[in-house]
Amino acid sequence: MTDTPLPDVPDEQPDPLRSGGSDDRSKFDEIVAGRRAKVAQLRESGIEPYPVRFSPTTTVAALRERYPDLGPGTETGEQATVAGRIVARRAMGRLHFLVLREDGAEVQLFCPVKALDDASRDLLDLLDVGDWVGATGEVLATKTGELSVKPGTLTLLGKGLRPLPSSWYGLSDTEARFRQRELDLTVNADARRVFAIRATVLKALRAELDERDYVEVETPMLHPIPGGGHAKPFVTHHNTLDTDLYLRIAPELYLKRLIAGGMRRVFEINRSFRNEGMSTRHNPEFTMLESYEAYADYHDVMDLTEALLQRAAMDAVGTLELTYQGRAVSLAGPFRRATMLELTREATGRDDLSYDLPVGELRRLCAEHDVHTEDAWGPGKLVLELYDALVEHTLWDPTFVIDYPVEVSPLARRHRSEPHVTERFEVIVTGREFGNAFSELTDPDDQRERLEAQARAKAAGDDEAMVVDEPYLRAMELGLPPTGGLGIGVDRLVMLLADVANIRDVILFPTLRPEAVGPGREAGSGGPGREAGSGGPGEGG
RNA sequence: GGGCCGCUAGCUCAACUGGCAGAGCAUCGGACUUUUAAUCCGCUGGUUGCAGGUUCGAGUCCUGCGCGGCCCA
Repeated sequence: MTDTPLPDVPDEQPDPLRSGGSDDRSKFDEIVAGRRAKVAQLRESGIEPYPVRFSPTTTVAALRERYPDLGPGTETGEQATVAGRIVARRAMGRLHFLVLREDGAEVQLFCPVKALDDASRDLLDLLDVGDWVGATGEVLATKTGELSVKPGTLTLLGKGLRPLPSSWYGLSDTEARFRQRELDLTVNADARRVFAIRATVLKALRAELDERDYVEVETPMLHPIPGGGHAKPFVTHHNTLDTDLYLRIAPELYLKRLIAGGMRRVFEINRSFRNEGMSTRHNPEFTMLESYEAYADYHDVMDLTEALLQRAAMDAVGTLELTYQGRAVSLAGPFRRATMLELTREATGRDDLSYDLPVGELRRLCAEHDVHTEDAWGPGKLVLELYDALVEHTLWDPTFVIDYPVEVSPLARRHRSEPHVTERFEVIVTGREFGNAFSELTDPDDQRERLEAQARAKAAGDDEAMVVDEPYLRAMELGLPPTGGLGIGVDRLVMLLADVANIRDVILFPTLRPEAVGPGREAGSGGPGREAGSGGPGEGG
């Protein structure tokens, strides 16, 4: 019964997941084969390695909360059923200690073999680090004061076939952490910290907007016409409609159509996509919050932005006094407000800098600062480029940079008193753009002209420029109230609050080049014929 | 796209000027009834990212490629 001999381990075929040679096994293959053999043995003993359901009476975290302070040697006399993954195992003869981890919390199983029922005893011999188990027994503290469950029954909840990375050293290989986030989450405590902050940030943003009577909406991610931002889209194809669609670069135009439709305050938090370079600050898919509010202007939106950033910080990390990459940054308001022109004047030392300067002179100024220019660019674009190159990265503490040139802001309303600029702002923190917002353009004829200018720019080679979106213009012609709109990059906000430098650390599964998987050798130049089989049409029978 | 750096056992890392590819942990076997990275004894485990080249000899030098990181555009 309990000791079925271990004889013929069913000879395993080489692990199909690895490029195993036929004869010699790597250590990894050996471990997996051993685990598979255990699966077979478990089944022989009538233990299902992948059962359908389990009913813990508590989470590990809740158990720890309930017994924060059991003195050494305390026996509570109370029963609990817990579940989790085995992350460590220490066996002292007939006494085993298993460490169970569930959702970041850990509890020890204090496991004298003689306390277990027969089936559990069989199971204990076949358990490995990495397996999921449930345990039912008394809650106690060991002699050393470690909170433990002393199981009478162990239940296998899911047998692991692959070895876990060392729990002591963790998993530090960055590529493995991104590609196999499940491993990162299993062994690296910091990974959960970051994603817990992310979840709290999302919740806080929603709560703050909800309290302000914003309605959460979902607009299309498949767009017939890409718009709402200056970016290159991903293109995809719908088979039934036989038409190309674009993954959205921003939800903006649809959200404004909702304002035209009479929804007073709306917001959306979801993914947008930009088919551009990747970096520590850019992932091709990223999460954006956009909100629109009727009757509001960009001053109102600045207030909202400040409130949202502060709420996210308070809820997620409990303070407005942050440290980012070793440097203090305070979200305590009010944030500085300065025009783009003023800031660029400061940076260039040119008090006479204005949009009225001759283009040639602005171009010379750009050249002085090694700022690339193109012939088609007007004064607004040239000043923006100067600002981008000289100012933005220097704004460490939160700053509202306001009043962007008309020519680079096709969706923003013209400034109520300054002819060259729009009522637009970006909020910059730690030298990076966190948000972009404006008093929305509501005049349909002005909007049509601006989009036509964009379309001309696109025809002239700016492939990030927008195109004329007739359904959007039709909605504007229905009539829009004054509207304040906002977009906030949620990933960057999480980076700030979690104090991480790489956007891939705040996205569970960041975009990476696809893994080359497959058996056999590389298809390098030296290996002719090896890889030809899959594609060669002439090879049949 | 460019520059720099990295890729060695399942994990974390060594390997001098080119000279037998190693350690710790994990795995596997054994001892052990209050451990905490348990301890002790023993055994395993390698296409050094891939393909070429130079050399008597390459983890190390050269070329190309792949993947990743950092910086820059």
